[in-house]
Amino acid sequence: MRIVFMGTPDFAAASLEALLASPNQILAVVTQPDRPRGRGQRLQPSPVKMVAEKAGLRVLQPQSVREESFQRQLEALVPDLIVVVAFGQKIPPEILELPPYGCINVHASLLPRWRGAAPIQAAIMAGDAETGVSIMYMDEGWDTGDIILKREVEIEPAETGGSLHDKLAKLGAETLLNAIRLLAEGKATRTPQPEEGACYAPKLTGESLLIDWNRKAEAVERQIRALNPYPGARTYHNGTLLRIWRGKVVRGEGGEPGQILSLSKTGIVVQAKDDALLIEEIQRAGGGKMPAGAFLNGYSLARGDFFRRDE
RNA sequence: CGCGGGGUGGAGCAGUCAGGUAGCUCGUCGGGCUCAUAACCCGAAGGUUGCAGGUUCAAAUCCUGCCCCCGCAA
Repeated sequence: MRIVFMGTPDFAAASLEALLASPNQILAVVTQPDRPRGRGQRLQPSPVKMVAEKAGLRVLQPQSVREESFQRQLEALVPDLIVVVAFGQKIPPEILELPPYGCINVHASLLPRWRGAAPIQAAIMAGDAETGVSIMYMDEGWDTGDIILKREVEIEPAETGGSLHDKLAKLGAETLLNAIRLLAEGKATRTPQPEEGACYAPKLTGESLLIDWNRKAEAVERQIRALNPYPGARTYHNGTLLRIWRGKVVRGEGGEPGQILSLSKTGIVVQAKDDALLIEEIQRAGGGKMPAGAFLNGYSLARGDFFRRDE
């Protein structure tokens, strides 16, 4: 198949690499423009762009895929199929209708559950027992297209956002290749998504990163795992931002939510709504991640202090 | 030049503003106490204070340049 690939972050790069190793022909790669990002606001290419350039592929970086000039470039490539993975822009109908085999998408959840921007973290936070990837035909909605293939994976007790991301990126890439094979053979099926069970995973922004100690300890623990290794669950102690990387639920001792119950080499025990959380790995602004015991050697934290949602 | 924090014995930090050869918590090693211990007591080892240069009688502390790490933001 003659394919145009559209995608931006690491998750998409995994699919691109798989396609490169397949018999398909990649006509061009479309990715978001280099943006100032990271510390220092230096211009950075997207992970997909780096893979594409290494492979010597043609890279297109339109400001918006709605631009007419871009759409003409696409037409000129005459793709059989467009593959979109975590691209970051909505695809207009003109493009959806352009390739004879359509536009297909890799999404990191079992649709219709967790449509939207952060399905991987949402599945962990919600305590789902399993999640997976879905390959679908794109339509004009947000992750609402007809499904071609789905594959499931179990969410393990110690699963983090990072470990699940990696698993799903790999599984997504494999499943994508299978779907393309089916399409090429004319054997691909098309199953509309049921509306029942549909839900959205919102972008991970400020509020959703803050720990609410009024929630149950197990919910807090899942939030911490989901947000590890990026962007990290946060809390405040006397105005200092702390990021919590690892913890586990322990029996509560009846303190107030957010109150420090005890401090030891093992960790910091914080009361949540019902049970408490033993924080095992923590980081403060300016410092690196470290075991709670090491953190306590140099940071002044006392039993009875509070972790709060705000500065 | 987006904003900001930081690099001090093995780990985490204080000391830098008002220059005078380095301190705390932990770890390590030795000894003691104890039925025992991750507990407690006593003692010890271990540092060219990120790198280079400058000012000074004297610099972790002041000045200049460089390297590295991190938080916000995107």
